[in-house]
Amino acid sequence: MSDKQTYTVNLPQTDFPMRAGLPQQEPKWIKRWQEEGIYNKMLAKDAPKGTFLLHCGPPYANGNFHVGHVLSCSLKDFVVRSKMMAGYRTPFVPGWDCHGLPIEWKVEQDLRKNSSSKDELSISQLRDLCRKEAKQWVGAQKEDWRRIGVVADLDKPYLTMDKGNEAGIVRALGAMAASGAVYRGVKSVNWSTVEGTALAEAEIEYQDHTSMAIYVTFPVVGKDDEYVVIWTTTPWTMPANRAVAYSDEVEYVALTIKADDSHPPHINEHYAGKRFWVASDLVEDFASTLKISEYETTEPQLGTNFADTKLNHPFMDRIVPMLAGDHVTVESGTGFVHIAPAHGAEDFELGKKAGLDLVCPVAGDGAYEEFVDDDSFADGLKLAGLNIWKAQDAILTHMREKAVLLKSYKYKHSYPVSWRSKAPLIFRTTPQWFVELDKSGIRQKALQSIDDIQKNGGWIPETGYKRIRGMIEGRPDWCISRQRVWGVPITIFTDQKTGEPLMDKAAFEAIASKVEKHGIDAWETMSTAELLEGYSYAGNIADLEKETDILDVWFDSGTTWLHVLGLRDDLQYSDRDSTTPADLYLEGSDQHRGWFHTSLLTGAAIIGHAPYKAVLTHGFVVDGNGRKMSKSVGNVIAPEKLISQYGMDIVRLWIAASDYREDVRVSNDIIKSTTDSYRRLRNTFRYLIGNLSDFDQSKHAVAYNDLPELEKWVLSRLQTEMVEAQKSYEQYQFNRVYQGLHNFCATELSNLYFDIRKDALYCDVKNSERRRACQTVLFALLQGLTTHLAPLLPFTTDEVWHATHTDAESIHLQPFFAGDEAWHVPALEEKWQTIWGLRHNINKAVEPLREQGLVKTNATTDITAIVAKDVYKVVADINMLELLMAAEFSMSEGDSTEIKVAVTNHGKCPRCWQHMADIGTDASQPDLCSRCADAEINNAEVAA
RNA sequence: GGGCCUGUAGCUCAGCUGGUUAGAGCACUGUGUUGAUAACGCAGGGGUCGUAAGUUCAAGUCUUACCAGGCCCA
Repeated sequence: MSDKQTYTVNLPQTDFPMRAGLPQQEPKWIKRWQEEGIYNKMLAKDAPKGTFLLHCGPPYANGNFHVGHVLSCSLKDFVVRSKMMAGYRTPFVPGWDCHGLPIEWKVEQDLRKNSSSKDELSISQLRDLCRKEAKQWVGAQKEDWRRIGVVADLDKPYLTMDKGNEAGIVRALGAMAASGAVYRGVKSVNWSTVEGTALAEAEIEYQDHTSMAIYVTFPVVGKDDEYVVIWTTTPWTMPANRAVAYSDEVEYVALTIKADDSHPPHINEHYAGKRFWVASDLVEDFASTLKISEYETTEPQLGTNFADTKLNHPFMDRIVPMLAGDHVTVESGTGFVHIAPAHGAEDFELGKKAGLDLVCPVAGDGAYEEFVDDDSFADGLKLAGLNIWKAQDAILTHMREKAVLLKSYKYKHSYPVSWRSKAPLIFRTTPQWFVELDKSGIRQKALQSIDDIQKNGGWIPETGYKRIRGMIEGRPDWCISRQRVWGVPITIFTDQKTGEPLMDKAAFEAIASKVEKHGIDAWETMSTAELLEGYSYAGNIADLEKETDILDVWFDSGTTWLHVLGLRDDLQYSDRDSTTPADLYLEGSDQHRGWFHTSLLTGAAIIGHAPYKAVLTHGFVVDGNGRKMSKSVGNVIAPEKLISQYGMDIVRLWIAASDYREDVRVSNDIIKSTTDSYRRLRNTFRYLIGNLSDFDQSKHAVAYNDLPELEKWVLSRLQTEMVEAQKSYEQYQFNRVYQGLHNFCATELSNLYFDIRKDALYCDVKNSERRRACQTVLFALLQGLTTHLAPLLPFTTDEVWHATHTDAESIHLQPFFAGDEAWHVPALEEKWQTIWGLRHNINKAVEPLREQGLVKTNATTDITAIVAKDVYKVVADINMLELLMAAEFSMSEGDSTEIKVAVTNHGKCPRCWQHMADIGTDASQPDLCSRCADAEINNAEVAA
């Protein structure tokens, strides 16, 4: 049997487990917070600094949670919790984006699987299915949010498909319309023939695609056997050709092909002896692609010479002009560009300027319109009703037969596809509703707002400023039309007599009040008169026709500042500056093009500036090698796996430790090392809790002035770290909070203070001043560390808090522990730097004896030091023996530092394990050193 | 292809307006403890700052090019 039990040492006592068991324990805390109503309690608290409103962007209600969501969500929680603890009221309402193509598409896919079709359903039936689909995902994602431990109004999130929000979206549209910015125009838009709708830029992806590239000859009007050659990768656009563009700055040559055996037969047969115009710089490329070697060229001439040239369409009954085009280059092709205004943005602009026919010969489903055949030669080429992709072969064959096709070949390039169906997109000019940006002043106001935010340092990180500014500067008008079902209708009536759209704000209000009651279906189910009830239309109401397009979903989310922040009663606070709806938007940096962007446009249009004061962005989660995660590469890390394996606090600590402004790496190794760091923090807490088991702050605390200098040093360091941590929270630099506090725990507390004070804590008389002084500091450390880590580690810190504050409110309702400004003494910290430096040098001097096996620790060493003057000055009054935990220590002043170490002759006190000179001083305790003898007697008296 | 951004020890991060031998923590190695024990102490090894040029008395810190990666756009 050992001697341990026979001494009255004060060993740490705690049930706080070393191993956290986070995956099992965390759900219990979540439940507890829910039951306690932490979120509402938080809102009810005094908020000396007023309200801080982080407006949560709505994730799309479709698909599973991924690590990116966890990153975003955790960062938001860091902000909310740290702002709350800093003294703000922090309402935080999450929301979901519910309308839109992805959900509608999913529903259609499901219908198809059940071999039914959307055509069999009414609009409202289809919407009901969409609603159900969205609701299901909202439910699932809500639970994911909860598991992360966010403090948020998860019981009442906002959904863009709630009637109130739908009405709010209608009102937002009304406000935009009233400002004159909404117009109906014809424009070339990215169109999906599969989904039958125009797509937003955000809905487009690029993929490798193999097209047919063709060289087509256009006969020059009035010249025999002279042709202009174009190159295109979209043969199906040939029927829409209305012009050929050249560049004023490019030089062209006419190339005459000679018959030659080395040439492909069709060249010799159909094209030899004819003259073909191509750009000088592209002649070689042209010849080699056509596999012709024998040809001659004329002197080059500038494109300007083609100004008045007219061409015959290669196979349609149509004469087309040649036009100068700025976008014509000699990078590829022939230096001439085939212009189909119906199928290209630049073509459209050029065609519009030249007064060409802009009508689109392709219907929404990708079939050629009836009128296409009007212009056809009817040489057997019938296109009407044919799908453009399927018609390509027929067009190629036709051109080959007419000898206007020099060459066709497969061409692989990057091509836009729909993000949902992955089907290739086409450009199509069609009537759409737009938000006009320039005459309306929206762009200018948005740019002004961007600059104003920049002046206040509101773009975090600062690079966001350049990024969004460039985007707003360069973007075209906003196409808000979608030819779909699942979304808020564009509630605009057009008077059939006058052709005038009804843009009166009061009309929108009348409609919105119906939508508020009945939802968006009201637009279809109610009559015009019913919808406009309460509004008096100046014209004849019978002439009004309903728009059938719906709004781009980005309009829904881009106006949440209005229909969420503006309309929810529980988000109205008188202590906020009401001119700007939100203090902060926080999302991934991709949202510069998305939510930040559209919110800015609607804000500029409706209130004249951005709806946020600051925008915080984070990078993307990539794998351990910095590569993006993708299913095909197989490097995707599922959050639920991390959470169930390591626990959410580990995941949160990983995020806290990362510099989220850049891409954030994650891998098993990274999470494992996070676990190690977590352990250091957890054991620091465990040490604190264990050694405070007999400490009652109200009874035992020692006044600051009575504390030993070592304790004062720790308090100063703590104060410094707390101030730093709060500063870092203010700047949203969570990794600095983590680094600072973790470092503090590891180096100054664990390595130094805890190790040194173990002796006093365990072996001093229980109620001795030195021991109570230490506990006073430990208690301050506990308060400081838990509160300052609470935003990052809500589960662990609450566990600690409950282990030590049985009757107090949750830590999540506490302010940051303030400590005392007077604790912060820079001179003291500087002084102790020197002391610790000397200690380190002495330890190094002990090392050779340890290597020789003469001593194991400092406990068996007698140390004699000659200390250099400047250092001696500082350490003269310090009890170095205590700090070194050695047997004997003496020092004297010298010119340079010199340390001598000897093995001590003192015996070992079996109670405190120190080697002491005064063992047996107390005759009643012959084995013990005098301190321990005293402690044994005193502790026994107290116990009795 | 264009715009914005990133690249410091095995990992996560510091390195202010360019200025002595580039700093932490974790991990690692050696070692000690067994009264923080699947914890803790002590000591130590390890980067020339993505690569290459350039500006400068002086560059991780400025310029250019290239390489790798990310976001956005075409």
